Amino acid sequence: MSKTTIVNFNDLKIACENCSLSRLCLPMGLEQSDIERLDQIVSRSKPYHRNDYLFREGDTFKGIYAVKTGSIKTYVSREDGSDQVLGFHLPGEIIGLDAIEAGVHGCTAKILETTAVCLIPYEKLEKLSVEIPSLQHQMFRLMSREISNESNMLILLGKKNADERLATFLLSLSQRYKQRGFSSQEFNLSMSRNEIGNYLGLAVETISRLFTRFQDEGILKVERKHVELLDIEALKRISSHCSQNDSSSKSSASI
Amino acid sequence: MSKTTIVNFNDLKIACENCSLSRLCLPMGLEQSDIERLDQIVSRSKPYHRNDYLFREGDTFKGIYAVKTGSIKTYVSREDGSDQVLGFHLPGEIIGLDAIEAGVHGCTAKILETTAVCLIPYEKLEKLSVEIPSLQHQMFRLMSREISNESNMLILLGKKNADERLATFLLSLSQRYKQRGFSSQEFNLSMSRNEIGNYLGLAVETISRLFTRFQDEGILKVERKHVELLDIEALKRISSHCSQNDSSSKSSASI
DNA sequence: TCGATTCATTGACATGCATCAATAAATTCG
DNA sequence: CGAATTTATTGATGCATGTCAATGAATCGA
Repeated sequence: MSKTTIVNFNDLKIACENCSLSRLCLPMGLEQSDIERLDQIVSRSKPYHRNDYLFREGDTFKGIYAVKTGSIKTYVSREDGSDQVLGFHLPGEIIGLDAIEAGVHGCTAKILETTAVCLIPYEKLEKLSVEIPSLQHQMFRLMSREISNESNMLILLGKKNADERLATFLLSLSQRYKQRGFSSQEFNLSMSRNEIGNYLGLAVETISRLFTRFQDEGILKVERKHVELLDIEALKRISSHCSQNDSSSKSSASI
Repeated sequence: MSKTTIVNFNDLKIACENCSLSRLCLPMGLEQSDIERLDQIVSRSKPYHRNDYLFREGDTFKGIYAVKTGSIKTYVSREDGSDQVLGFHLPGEIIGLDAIEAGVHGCTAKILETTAVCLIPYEKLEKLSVEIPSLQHQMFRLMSREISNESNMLILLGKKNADERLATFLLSLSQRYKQRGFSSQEFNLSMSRNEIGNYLGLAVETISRLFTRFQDEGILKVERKHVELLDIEALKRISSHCSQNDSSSKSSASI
């Protein structure tokens, strides 16, 4: 039943100082000796599997999680039973920072594909941050980044049309995979069309149609979960709604 | 020309420990002695006036600001020249936390009405946070709250219709005014219809029509900038799109 | 104080995307 | 393996909200 193998069990044991993600993750910018101290409060999880919950809305907040491998979606449930996807989280990304104030999680974190995480218990982290100023500094930076990222989502949801939203989303994934040493041109979507649509404030059908159209236009190739971005420049143009003209054709507005 | 009077000049000089906003603001939960230390790094501004900039996108980040009186909007400019309003900030609220990581402001803060702020220089604040664990704690809480508030905006922009958006917005103002000791039923909007629409991802005309309709339905009274909420329960029902029926009438959908 | 500008309101009309529906393809599970 | 379920695709249609336009009200600036 267990999918644990010797290989990924070894992965899980890696200390922060040896972790390939340390450059993106909480230890970013810390000195070796400080990383070692941080490492001692971190606990590494056994793998979670698709549809497991890392935590659920209302759960007591124990600490923040760093994604090690795999991917996770966070979402909030609404009174009427519908959900709003808040984000998709890749290796090196931290989740749970929103729960510090309330002491309980305000969203649910659900596993999209087999995933390992590190738990950094919050009380210990806070104590350590007093002792290690550069850790406090790093926490402030991390939280600040999360806050400043918000404006991109507000622009996306407040101003962008469907084409721009999907293009922006794909470019974000592409760029994040690149940072993590994966291909920026080709990757697998660990989330469904439904989840993408939910996240982007669009209907599933719209996502589906857009994938089809982008493919017809030669911007990408999509086969189920697998996406290949054929024309990243075009996607960039679309995402910031510069006139999406390729050198060749006038935009649809001119007809 | 200057609107400064003896009264508000005195207001400006108030130390954190005597400030009526300390309960909402950065000093929240700090001990007297710690507040005094915080107080020593805070600098109080002279009043800013409508359309002044507190800071602009790209400005070097000096520190975070606490609104003391008045109100401020923050927004980002897009490549095509349009703006996205990120928020409206009332007394006791902190702005600038998003700039910690980048070291430059990623948004512009523009004064909506005569406003005084406190500047908390960031380097000093960070140093002090190492010395005063409860200040560090408070900073983490503050940033966490900002992060968790994001989900409300994502729900609003991702899932809510125009009625729900405006109702949610008015209730948010109402509740924030209440916390600050003002009436929750009656207040002045310091922002234009345009700015409300921009913030909520709606056209000005839609905002205007909604105000008219809400007024016709007896939910509120609006006269230019002045708003009186006559039926807060109805607004709550609308904002979470429970069937918006008052006991009396069927919703418009039933005709 | 008056003209210019900005802001708000209202109506007519257009459209982007949601919704509904049908089907197909993939995945799950007994 | 085959039935049941979930997920994805595609088409037809409708509606909420945007856009355009006209007017009036308020505010600003000289």
